[in-house]
Amino acid sequence: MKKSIQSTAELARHLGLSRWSVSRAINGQGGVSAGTTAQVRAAMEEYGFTPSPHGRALRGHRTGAIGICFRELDTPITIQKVAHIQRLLSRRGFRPLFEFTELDQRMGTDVIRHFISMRVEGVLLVDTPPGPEVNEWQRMLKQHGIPAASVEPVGPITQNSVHLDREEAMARVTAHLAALGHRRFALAGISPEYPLGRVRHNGVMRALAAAKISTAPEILSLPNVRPAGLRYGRQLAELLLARSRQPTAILAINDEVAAGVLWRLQRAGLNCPGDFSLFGFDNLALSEQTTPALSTVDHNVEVVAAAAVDLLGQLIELGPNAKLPVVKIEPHLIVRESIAAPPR
Amino acid sequence: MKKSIQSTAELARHLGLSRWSVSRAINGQGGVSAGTTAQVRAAMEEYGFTPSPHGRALRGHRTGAIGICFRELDTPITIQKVAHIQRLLSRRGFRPLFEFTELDQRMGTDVIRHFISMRVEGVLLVDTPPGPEVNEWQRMLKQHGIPAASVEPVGPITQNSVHLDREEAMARVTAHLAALGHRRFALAGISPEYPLGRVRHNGVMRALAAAKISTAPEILSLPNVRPAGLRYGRQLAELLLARSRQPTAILAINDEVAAGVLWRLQRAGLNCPGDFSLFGFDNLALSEQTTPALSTVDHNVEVVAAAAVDLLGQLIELGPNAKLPVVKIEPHLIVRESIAAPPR
DNA sequence: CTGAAAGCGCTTACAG
DNA sequence: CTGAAAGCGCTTACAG
Repeated sequence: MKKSIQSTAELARHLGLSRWSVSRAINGQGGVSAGTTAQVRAAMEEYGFTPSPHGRALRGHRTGAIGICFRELDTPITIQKVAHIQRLLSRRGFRPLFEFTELDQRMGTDVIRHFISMRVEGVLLVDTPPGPEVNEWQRMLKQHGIPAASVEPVGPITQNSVHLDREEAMARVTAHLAALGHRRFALAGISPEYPLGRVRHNGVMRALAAAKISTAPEILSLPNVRPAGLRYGRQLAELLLARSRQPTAILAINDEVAAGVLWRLQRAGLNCPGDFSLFGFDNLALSEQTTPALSTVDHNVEVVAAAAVDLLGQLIELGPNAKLPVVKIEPHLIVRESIAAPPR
Repeated sequence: MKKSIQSTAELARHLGLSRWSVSRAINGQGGVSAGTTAQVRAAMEEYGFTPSPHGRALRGHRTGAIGICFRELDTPITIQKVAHIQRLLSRRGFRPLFEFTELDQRMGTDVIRHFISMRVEGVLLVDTPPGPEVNEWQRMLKQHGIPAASVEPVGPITQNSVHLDREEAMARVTAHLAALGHRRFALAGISPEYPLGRVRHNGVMRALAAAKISTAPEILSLPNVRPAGLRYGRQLAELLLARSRQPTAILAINDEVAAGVLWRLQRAGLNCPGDFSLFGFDNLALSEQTTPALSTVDHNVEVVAAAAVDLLGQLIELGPNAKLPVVKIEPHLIVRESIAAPPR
């Protein structure tokens, strides 16, 4: 079995070089002959040797680590973000250091401290919470010279941030349906009381105004129930069935709720899209698998992730005091079978 | 603004102590007065100071890091595992270092190298791949004195491993239905051709033999299609509808496939559980939200995660050469509305 | 281009 | 109980 190599010193001894030449070859900073560099690189590959991140970090060299802080890993979209960010960072030679705060403010502060002590080169706050703790985190990071970017912040963040343009998404959905002739809209679970709901509601109102539709959309929601899941959709559909006059276009907070609405209304004998048109949100696998297939809004997660990694890259170059404008990502409408002109 | 403290030396200066006393107080190894220890602890809390992991690691002290290697983050179950493992490890004072291999063998080897260079104290291989690369990973880790445990390995692993007892789960499901009088079974997407499918198939066969049922279960599957999703379930249901004689009990590979089967058969006018009984697997949120609510098998993820963290803890104490027996976790049957006696 | 020193933050010996 | 040295693996100055 091949002897394993554990340090630059061992590698140098093995190659008959000085430790310093080896270090220079690894870091490619010049001051060493091309032949030596090639020899060192080859040996690293052969023995699977990577210089100790601890040694490098201590000496003040860049650690190559990026702290990624998530609130929760509870939606497929967040998970897709993780996957893309991981891939994009490693392509740039960074190592992601994932941590989860589980909505706990104190855990969040611990996570930031850990990032600082690990000397990460930058931090990505994904699904950044809306509360004031974020300001404290940013202050801590800035004090240590570590740049941070927000991805999909829930609260209002005015710089160094990337998010899907939800307002635009809803405006487009609404405009699409208005152009088909729809005049009576219902919002299933999209309530202006939640921060992200407000943004989406604004988009609907903007498009209705532009289409000169004065009938306000009907807002369906249940107090004190988390607006998620098939069952929630079914419950909202029941609210709708109790109405004397039905809306012809239903915009759901997400695909699962949309599927629940669909299921319940179909059971009541209504036809989609004959009697009503339906839009989901998120473009989950589920949306493609209902009958009729759901129209929905894709998050463009790949683009969001790329923009976030890009933004952080710029901040790392510019330093922790840089302030870059908010990046809004274009939503992508997916029109499937659940959409048609309203019934006459 | 309070001055921030960055090293044990600064902390010592600030408290008028020697750096060494501070280090001893932090590590609680004795050789320092209780008063000094308390004073140091209080100051750490006040300034939010944590000693540099890089410094500790370099000096040979334990790093407190545990490498967690995942294949993919594609199922809710895997994600629940991540969450529980993270919580349990931090409760023990460890820091999880998450990495994803994305089914790529070379990426996997890189991940293991990274763990080694980070001097993790142990490694958890979650959803361990079935291929030979795992042996290589284990060899690399052992060579560096790092213990590793497998969680839910897909291939056969005979030691230091924790997994749900899938065979037992299917045996219980089958026995439950047999006791209700069912004699004709169908397996939706559970095929003995896949490693985990074989294990589950064995469980069914064992229970059928015990119930003296000689009619072999009908295996529904589609070649070259990944057995997942509502649509797959609907397609399997169509195979079933084409049969002249229908089974009365359907066991699905997971809840999504079960929901697809349910949807399609209901559409064809069949009644669940009047005409057929249906079992899912995974206990996803979805299973509770169909009508009728699906019976299913819960993974006991919390217990799996606890057993895994426990096993790794033991291995860390015993050293990397220890061999502990495989831990099988009891499945938990969730019986809901989709189960009844077969039609007469 | 190459060699040797200094020092990052820490802990583990070893003296007192 | 406390002090001071040595050294983990590395890179960045500084000499040659």
